[in-house]
This record gives sequence, C-alpha cells and structure tokens, in this order.
Amino acid sequence: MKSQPLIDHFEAYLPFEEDEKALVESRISLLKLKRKEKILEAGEICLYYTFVIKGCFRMFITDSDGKEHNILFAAEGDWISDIDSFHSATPSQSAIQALEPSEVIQIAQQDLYHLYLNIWKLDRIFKVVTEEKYVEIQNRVFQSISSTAHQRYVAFLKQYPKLANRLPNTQIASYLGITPEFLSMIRKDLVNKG
Amino acid sequence: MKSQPLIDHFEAYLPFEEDEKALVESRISLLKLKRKEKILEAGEICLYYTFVIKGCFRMFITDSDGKEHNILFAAEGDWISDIDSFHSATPSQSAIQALEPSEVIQIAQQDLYHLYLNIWKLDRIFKVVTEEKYVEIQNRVFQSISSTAHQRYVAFLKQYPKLANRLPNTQIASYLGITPEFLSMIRKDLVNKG
DNA sequence: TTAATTTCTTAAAGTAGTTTAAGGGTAGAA
DNA sequence: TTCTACCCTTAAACTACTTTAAGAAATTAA
Repeated sequence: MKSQPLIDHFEAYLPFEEDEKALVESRISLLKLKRKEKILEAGEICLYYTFVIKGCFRMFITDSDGKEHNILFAAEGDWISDIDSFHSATPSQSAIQALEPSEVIQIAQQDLYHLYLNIWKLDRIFKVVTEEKYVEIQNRVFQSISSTAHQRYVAFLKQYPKLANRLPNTQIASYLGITPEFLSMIRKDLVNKG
Repeated sequence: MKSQPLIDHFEAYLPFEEDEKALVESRISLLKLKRKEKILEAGEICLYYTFVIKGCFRMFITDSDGKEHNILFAAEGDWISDIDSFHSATPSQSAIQALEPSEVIQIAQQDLYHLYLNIWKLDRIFKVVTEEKYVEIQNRVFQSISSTAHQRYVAFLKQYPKLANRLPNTQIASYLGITPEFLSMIRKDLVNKG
C-alpha cells in the first residue's frame, strides 16, 4: 500500500480505522525525484503538502541580488511545503528542491481539505505537526538572532549530526546565513582550538 | 461575559453553540497587566495560552551576554505563548512582557486540553491559528536572512504601521536585530534620501 | 511640578562577516 | 577513464554593523 509510510506517521499520533486508512490511500500520490529536482518553484502556488519518505530537501528563497538562502531542511519523516502559499493560494516566495534522490508522498490541497472533513483526527494531527514545525523555526530564530556564526555552526552540528554529514558545506553555510568561505574559516578554527 | 472577545475571535473562524460558549467561559480567566509586567519569565514553564484583548506584548530571549532580543510582538487579537514550553512542559527560553498597560484572556494547559476534547472546532481553529503564526515567523526568517537592516526597517514600517508608532525605537531595533544607535542612523538616512 | 528614568541622536573607533580571486580536490556523467 | 561541474580552502581588501561615550529630549513616577 503506497500510503503505508504516511499511515505509520499518523499512527504515531492516533490510531486509524481501516476505512480511514483506505480514504487516505485514495487521496495521495507517490513521487520519485532526482537530485536537484524541484517540487516547488518560487512564484508558483504550492499545490501539495509533501511528506518525505526517503532523501532530503531544502526550502530556500532567492534575494534581490540573486543569492539563495536556505530556510530549512526536511529529511525522512518530515513534512515540507510553503504553508503560506498552500493555504492562501498565492505565489510562493520560496522554492523546494531535492538535495538527494528522493521519494515523497504528496497530498493536493482539495484532497487534504477532503480528508480534514472526513477524518477529524487529521485536524488534531496537523495542529500538532504545525506546532512542531513552529517550534523548529522559532528555535532557528532564537539562534540566528542571539549567536555568532561560530556558535550557530556548533549548535547545527549538535542538532543535526546526520544532516551535517549528508549536506555539502555550501548548503550548510546558506542555512547558517554566512558564506562558504567564512564557514571554511570557522571549521579551521574548530580544528585548531578544539 | 468575560469570554466575549475570545468567542468573537473563535467565531471569525466557525460559529459556536451556546453550550460551547458556556464551556469556554468556564475555562478561561481574565488578567490585567501594568507596563513591564511579565506573563512569562525565562526558565519558567509556560502555563497559559494568552489572548490579547488590549495592549501590546513582546516575546524576547536573553543571550549569554545578557542582551535581550525581541522575537515577536503581539497586540489586540493576537495569541502569545511559548508553544514549545507550553506543550512540552519544559522551561521556557523566552520571556513575555507587557509593553503597555494590557488586558488578556488566559487558558491554562489542562483547560485548553479539556476544551480540545469537548469542542472539536477548536482543533481546527488552533490548527489554523498555528499555521498563521508559522507563516508570520517564516516571513520573519525570510526577511532577517535576505535583507539589510535598512530594507528590514522599511519592511517593518510597511507591515506593522500601527506598532511602529506605538513602540519605542529600542524595541524595534531589538526586533530588527540591530542596535538603537544604528536604527537612528537608518532613520536619518531615510529622511535625507527619501 | 519636579525628579528620575528612559529614549533618541551623533560620531569615532573597532569587529564580524563579505567579497574577490585563485589553486586544488572530488564526484557524477559520458 | 576522462571531462566537467561543483566543492573546499586560503588570504587580502572591504563593508555593514557594533561599541563606547556623551549630551539633549521625552516619558513616567512621585
């Protein structure tokens, strides 16, 4: 059943009946992506909530000088979408791109709303999922506002030890809000001074 | 009825029955605060979801050098709480303080959970409220990551024209992530160059 | 109304992080 | 296997923002 990874995810919050599982199964689609493929381009409307089964994605924005800035990463078991664009049906400011060959489950807007109306549990589950995502991004604001780049890099290593090994430093630098060159100097300092 | 402003807020999303209103009424409390009074200290567990009826609050963190950094503001009709601390019952990293004499409605954790169990609409409403808060903080990350302080100040003025007049520049500078001195120079530049 | 406190501004010196440039390393594609 | 595109590092010059200091203006408390 193609929705099994998603059902497992939901059942980590609340148990599901068979008819509920079947309804979910009927309203999702599976997608495979190559490295660098995008599931959302800046300026498009975000039409899907995307659940990562395998692989890794980045959400990023491009500033007025054409520079890309990573907002967040999503790996196995994470949701990724531009919530603003998805719900308001306005063009997205951000883009979402696979950093590795990846597999995802997608739910289109009208299907998600249909599921919300027919499975009350999903209101509760997505309330909690959104709260968790809120906490994640709030902690990102805490760090980016109150720490030096050096402290932020050390914190990133602690918080995402797996991602730190999977991602190229250019992507990490973009997430930390610094240049790859400056990250290089930080790494050098860390080796020298412990 | 002390819960009227909150009921009005809820009914902007979905209509409520009389018994639902009565249940809400029985599970909330009203609180008045003086300027500078805190509803949450850093290190405490956030015990309440707080809805602002009148006045204005800031949520801020204190870094290792003792400097305060504003994360967000909340005025009439906004919710404010440390969602992480509230749900995980762990000490809050942030503090919440009134910037003006204020009036709020508070819901304690166990009361909110009781309401969730008895009024299904609240799962949906708080899912949407949290999505809205997520979008707000995501836009903050977009700006803080991809703009100069000058651009961020101009964007702040456009986005929060009412707050810009109500708040002292020290609070705005802390939100923008710059010193009040540098904000002063930005304001001077704006007057000179348009 | 007065005193106390906070707020705003200016300016000079200092620093964290950027830019530019250039050489060497590494992985995916053909 | 070789090419090509990307990735990592170093270093010098540069810039956006901070720090410190100090005086004037505005708010708040008494």
